[in-house]
Parts: sequence; structure tokens; C-alpha cells
Amino acid sequence: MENKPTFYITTPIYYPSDKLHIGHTYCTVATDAFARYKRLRGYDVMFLTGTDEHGQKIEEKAKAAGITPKEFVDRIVEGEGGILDLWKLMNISNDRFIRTTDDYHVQSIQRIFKKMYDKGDIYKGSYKGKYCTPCESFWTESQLVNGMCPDCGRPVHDAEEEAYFFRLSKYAKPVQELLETGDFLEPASRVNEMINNFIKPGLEDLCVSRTSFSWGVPVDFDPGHVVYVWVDALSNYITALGYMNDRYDDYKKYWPAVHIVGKEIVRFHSIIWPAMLMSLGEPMPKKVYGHGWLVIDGGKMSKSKGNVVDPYVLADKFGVDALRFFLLRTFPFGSDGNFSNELLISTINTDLANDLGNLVSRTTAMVEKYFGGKLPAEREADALDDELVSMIKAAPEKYAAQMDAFQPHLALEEIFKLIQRANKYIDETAPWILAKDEAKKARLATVMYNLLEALRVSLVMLTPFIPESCAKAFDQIGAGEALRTWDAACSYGALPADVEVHKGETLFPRIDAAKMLEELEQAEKAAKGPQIKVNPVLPDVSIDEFAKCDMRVCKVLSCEAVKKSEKLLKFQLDDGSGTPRQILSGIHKFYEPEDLVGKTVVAILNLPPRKMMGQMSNGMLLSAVREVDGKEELHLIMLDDSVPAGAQLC
RNA sequence: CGCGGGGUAGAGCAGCUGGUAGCUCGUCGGGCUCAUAACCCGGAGGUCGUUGGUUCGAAUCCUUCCCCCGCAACCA
Repeated sequence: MENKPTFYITTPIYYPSDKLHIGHTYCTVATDAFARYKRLRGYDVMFLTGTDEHGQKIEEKAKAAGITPKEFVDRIVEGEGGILDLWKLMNISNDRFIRTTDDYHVQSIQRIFKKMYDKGDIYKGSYKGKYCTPCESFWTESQLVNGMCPDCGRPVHDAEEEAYFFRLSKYAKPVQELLETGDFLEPASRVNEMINNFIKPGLEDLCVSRTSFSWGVPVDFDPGHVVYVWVDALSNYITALGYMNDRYDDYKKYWPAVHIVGKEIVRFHSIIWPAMLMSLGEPMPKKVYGHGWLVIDGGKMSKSKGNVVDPYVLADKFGVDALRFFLLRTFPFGSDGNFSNELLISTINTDLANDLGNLVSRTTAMVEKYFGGKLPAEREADALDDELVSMIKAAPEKYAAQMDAFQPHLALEEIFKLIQRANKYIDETAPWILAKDEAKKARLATVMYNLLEALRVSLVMLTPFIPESCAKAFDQIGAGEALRTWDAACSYGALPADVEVHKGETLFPRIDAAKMLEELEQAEKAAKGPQIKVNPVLPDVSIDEFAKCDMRVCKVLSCEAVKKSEKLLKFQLDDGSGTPRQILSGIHKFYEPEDLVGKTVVAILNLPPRKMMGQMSNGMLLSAVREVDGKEELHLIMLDDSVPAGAQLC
């Protein structure tokens, strides 16, 4: 057995509460390209991805769907059109797939938790938060909606529950040192963000167990507690290698890892995760790379905006390789990129169809036309060849430098400089003229050979990005397996002098942009339809409980937007009492203040007064809310103006 | 003053260890005909968000203000 150097790379483990979108695909495809690149370079690669399947949200979603949490995640992970299917479709070459519900992982987590507890880094304390009794849920201040439970809209109260805490504060210093030294966290701009935002204000100990839900890894020495996300999810990177379990035995071999993560979870990976590893006495990850987001029209892609992009649709319309290529070619890996179908089409047409595909096509066509598909061995060099040949020779090194720096878009740029140079070379050498002169056959063969070599080297470098297409193109230009390796890419002239080519199918057909955009729009409509989310009916309340709510008809005397607030409107209402009542309501997204003056609305009056943005609100306006196509729609309840102010609802 | 990122040709971006602006697409004109109406060459188009400053000289350094985006305990 030869002793290859090892390389361990991971994606985040995704949360299967919904179908994955193009953003998850972006991250996984990028990681896949790095993994394939390292294999090409001769590394023994371990590429891990997986799913983070525990937690309250999944427990609730499963309950709403009337199935067990495990059934719920099984459906999303293993089911048709699920996560495993998506990665198979996208040609993801992961070596392992971890699910946090896997037995061995659960076992490891219990041991890891215990180990940190025994060390004194996990201790029992109490978790303070806002508690919604009907929902049995804790919320943080920032999660509340208008001070109410974000799920049911009812009031919450301060509460405590027993919980275990991890002494994150203890590791603040070494973590800061880790961030500040070397290139542990990239891009470098994220380092300041982490230090200024989180470490400088002081790291608080972290709540690592909960009792308010049960879908998680049980704390085996304290029934009722389940391990909260941090220890459970982050540890996947080592449990998947067999850390503290018997399922695998690769930990020593592969750890530490390079973690590719989205920028929103950089914090967990660059602060919490290193601190946990310090507590466990294990080596730090090699690197955390926080890539940017795919945004749409400059804004975030999210379910609530209803603008998520489905990778299945794109892969179906454009092909897997074209999609993979687009994601990594177009956007600088470290920063956000503006996704659009127009850009996708234009990238495919320009780079893949016009430049690469067409180069393969015209080169193989000429070899077939002028030489019957097989090059003669005679050669005749010319000064015109020098620039192209030296570019072919220099390309692998430049490309490798960019790949090693996790800059796939720049690596691809290097490749396309070479491809464009090769297209230009055809113009300069004008093979169609050489072909007319029998005495110039050797010269013509040299031109063809250089083109084939430019292609071959380019294709080797492209393999991590578009493996299927490269395999087809290699076949067309007559490059066998031995000529597809990294070493072969580094040796110009490796292709046999009398190589035989076979012009094949069009690798990347040009896309009719207008037609395709039309199709995409229709596909999107068909896939979506108007989807109205209907929440399940809440548990029964008694008539007495209901009667406690004092709801009355009010007339809007005045209404204005609250300064500095996106959502809040301030109302002065006539509630029939004679004195105006002030109520704040977060509905500015749906109504302009001037449109509401004089309207007849309904408010609940006996809620405890509450301060919002520094102003008192004495009650709450009632609205009808529903979710359509993932977007919230809100209608203020308005009555016929003949209903008098002060009339009570019962 | 919560933190961070960004504002550069019609669009999307690079340049930002200071020396009168580059790339891709689009557009206009030319060339070629091997090729997927593709390829090659050339032109037009920007007072580099705003104010003041440092400097012989600033898109690049410091300052004022404006606008956009993201984050603020788990949506890549």
C-alpha cells in the first residue's frame, strides 16, 4: 500500500427541515470540486457531508405532519427527490455521509458530552429566557415578534430551566489567538468580524442541553436532558471518522479537516468548534473557509421571500455539469454573488458552448477533415506556436496555486485564458489555408497537435468541476486514462504524435436565452402553484378563558410610522371610552398610515401595556394572517364603518 | 455612534502595498470560414457614491455625509 498524503474536507451538515436549495448546492459542489482536485493531485481524500437531524424545529414539523421525527427526516434525506438524491444528481463524490441520528454518532456524542463534563468544562446551570407556556418553548428576546411568541403570538414570560453549559468563556483567549494567527479562518475579512462581534464583547458560556424538547441525543447521565445543537452537530466532523465510536477508525488518519462553510455559520466553526476541540484536547481544524452567499437582486434568498432557487429545475434544464461550472466560475468564492437565470445562461453560452465546446468541435472536425481522424507523425514548428505552448506549460502551476488558495473562480479563469488563446491560435495559423497545400501537412499536423494538447491540459484541470463532460471530451480528442492525470497535464507532449480523434456529440449546446427563460418561468409556476399554508387548529380553550379577552371595535383617529422602525405604525384609537388609546402595530409592510385613518378596526385592549421602540402600546390590533407561496400576507381586520367605537366582541 | 461587507462604463465585477482606470457580457465596425449564427481584431462608453484633507500625484491613505446588503445564538 503506497503512503499517500491525506486530505480531509467537509461541508456543513445540512438541516433537513425543508428541501435544499441552490445555496446548499453551491457549497457542496464547491467542496466536491476541492475534493476531486486533491484526489487528482494524488491525495488520499476523505470528503464528508451529511445532515443535522435533531432539534425542536424538526420535532415540531414532524408533529404537524403527523409522523415521527425520524420518519420526517428520513423522508427528506432518503426520500425521492431528497438530499441523497440531490447529491447523486449533482455528481457529488463524498466518501461518507453522516446523519446525526446514526447510532454510532449518538453514542459518540454521549461520550464526548461526558468527557467534557468530567473535565469540568460542562456544568449544570439554569437557562433564562422567554417562555411560551402553550407552545412549551423557550425564545430569546430577539426571536420574539412584537414581544409575543413567534409561533402562536401569545404573551411569553421570563422563565428558567435547568440546563448544562459549556465553559466557552474559558477558551476566549486561545480562540482569539487561533483566529489571529495564520490563515485558520478565511477569507481574512471574517476574522475581524468574529473578533469584534463576538470575542471582544465577551464570550458567554454556551447552553448545551435542553429539557424543553426531546428530539435529540439524550444526556445519558441525566434523563430529561438532550444535547443541544452545538455538541451534537459540530462533533459530526470527528464522529464520522470514528472518534469515540467503533464504527470507523480513521480519526488518526484524516483529522484535522478543512471545513467549507457558509458565512452565516462561520462563527460556530471558528469559535465554538475550536473551543470544544480544545476542551477535548484534540488538534484544531486545518482551516475554516467561509464562502459567500448566492443572493437574488441583491437580497438574501429565503423561503419567506419566496425566491429560493431549486437546483433540480436548473440541473434538469441546463445539465449537471453546466450548473456545477456556473456556480464556481461566476462567483468569487469568498463573497456574495448575484444569482440570475440570465447570468447562468450567458455563462454557459460564453464559456462552455462558444469557447470550450466549440474549440473541441472545431479541432476534432479539422483533424477528421484534413487527416481522416489520425494525425501523421511529421512535425514542423513555427514561432507562432511559442506563446500557446508556453501557456500550456505554465497553466497547471497557476491553476494549482488558485485551487490551493480556495479560489475556484480564479482557477477557472486561468483555464479559460488558455482556451481563449487556443481559439486565437487557430486564427493566427489559419489551418484551412495550410490544408490547401500538400507541402504544409507537417505544419498543419503541428497546429492540430498543439490544439489537442491545449485541450487535454485544460480538460485535466476542468475535471474537478465538470467530470462527466471532461470524460466525453477526452474520448473525442483521443486522450486515454493515462493522459488524464495531473502528471500528464504537467507534461506537454504526452499525447501520442499519431493520436486518433473522434468528433462526437456536441458537449454544450448553445442555449436560446429567450426561450429558456420562458420555460423556466413556466416550470417555476408549475412547481409552485399558489401554496397556502394552513396551521393546525390550536388546543381547546374554555369559554371562560376566551371571555377574558376584551376585544373592542375602534376607530382610527390617527396613524403614523414610527421613526427608525421598518414595521411599526403608531395608532391613536377611539375605543369608545372618550380618551384616545395608543397602540403600536408591526404592519407597515402591508399598510401605509394615511390609508388607515378613519377605518373601523378591532383591538384587544387588556393585554399588558408594552414598550416598543421606546413608545407604549396599550393593546393589539387584530389581523388575519396567512402564508402564500412562503410569503406572509396580512389583512387588518376592518369592519363596516357603521359599527360604533367601543362595541365589544363576544 | 452595535458589528461587518459594498457603492468603479448599460449590466455583472477586478483593481485599492498611491502614478492620469481594466475584465466579461451587451453595443458599433472590421476579419475569417475549420467550428455549436461560433471564432479573431478594433471602436464607442466611466469626472471610480458624497465632503474635506494628506501628497508632486488618489479609485487606491485619512475625514464628513448619503445609499444598499447582511449579521445581532443555529435559513449555504
